[in-house]
Amino acid sequence: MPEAEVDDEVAALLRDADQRYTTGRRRVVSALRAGPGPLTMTQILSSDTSLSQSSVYRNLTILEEVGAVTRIVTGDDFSRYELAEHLTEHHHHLICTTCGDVVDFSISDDVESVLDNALHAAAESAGFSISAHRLDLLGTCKNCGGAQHAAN
Amino acid sequence: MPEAEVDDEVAALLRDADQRYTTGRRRVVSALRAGPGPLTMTQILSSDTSLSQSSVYRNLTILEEVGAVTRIVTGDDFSRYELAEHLTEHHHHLICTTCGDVVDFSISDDVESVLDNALHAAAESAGFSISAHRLDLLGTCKNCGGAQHAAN
DNA sequence: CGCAAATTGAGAATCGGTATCACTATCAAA
DNA sequence: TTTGATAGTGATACCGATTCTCAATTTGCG
Repeated sequence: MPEAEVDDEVAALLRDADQRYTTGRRRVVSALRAGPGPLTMTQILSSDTSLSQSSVYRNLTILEEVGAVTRIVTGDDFSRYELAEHLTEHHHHLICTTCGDVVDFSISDDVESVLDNALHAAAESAGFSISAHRLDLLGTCKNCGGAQHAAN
Repeated sequence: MPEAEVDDEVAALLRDADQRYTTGRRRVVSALRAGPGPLTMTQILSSDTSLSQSSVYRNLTILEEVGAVTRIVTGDDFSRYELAEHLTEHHHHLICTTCGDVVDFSISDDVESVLDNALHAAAESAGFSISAHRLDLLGTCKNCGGAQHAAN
């Protein structure tokens, strides 16, 4: 989705919640858009030094409440944030258990739909009402243990 | 897997790491076995009041290093712990975004294997070496929002 | 302009989780 | 069994990511 369109979407979401789309919030959204995957607080702050920590935390919380941002918790010590799925595309995460880094990936629509059916059936029988699914791969990324992967 | 067998397995894992299978550790394993899904520290402590917090944290860490326990981070404020997959069965998690509770579920082997293939392919092309996958459903559990699910 | 409400940012407070350390339990050799 | 080396325990101090506080600043609107 082109940047202008994302901006409009986010602006609309904020407006609906009586929130302003301030410069600080624009910068956060822009940082998230630029990343190859969800970003940590540290990554966001160092990608744009004009941002202050407490405001970024606060704004991420608001952006999440409004539905523009999703918070990801992977298991290492930091939360990560990415633009909500309707502002990007459906995707999943490769999580490196060595360095903690997370990058996006996706699988074919066919598999995705087979999976979706199975998940809905499972949820149904547990009386559970699904709002989303989350599929992560845990392992070692190219940088951390990729040496043995000769052909690349 | 019957309790005795789990016990033997855990004992072996600990032994291989030059660790003892003490009473405290047995109690933790037993608590995890009893739960309907991964348990929080609070749940473990209140399921067996003879346990002390710091020891349970320490023992969970050791049991995890040894490969007997898996730590789950869902997004609310607490970690959860469950027996490692080879001591139970391959399963996934229904995570209630309202109360934070987590229960196990599983999908058919067919779907599981379609998924596995897709995941391996995706990982391959990213130079990523998979050690596990994690599939969670986010939504509302029976207790929290299940009222509208009449037929149950 | 000038007010009222929203936002900001620096620092304090919070709170899971981890490290410390003196004490206790366990195992193996004699 | 006793002994001593080593591992485990538990109360408590500590740490660090995130949240809260509040005075100062910015924004929307007449």
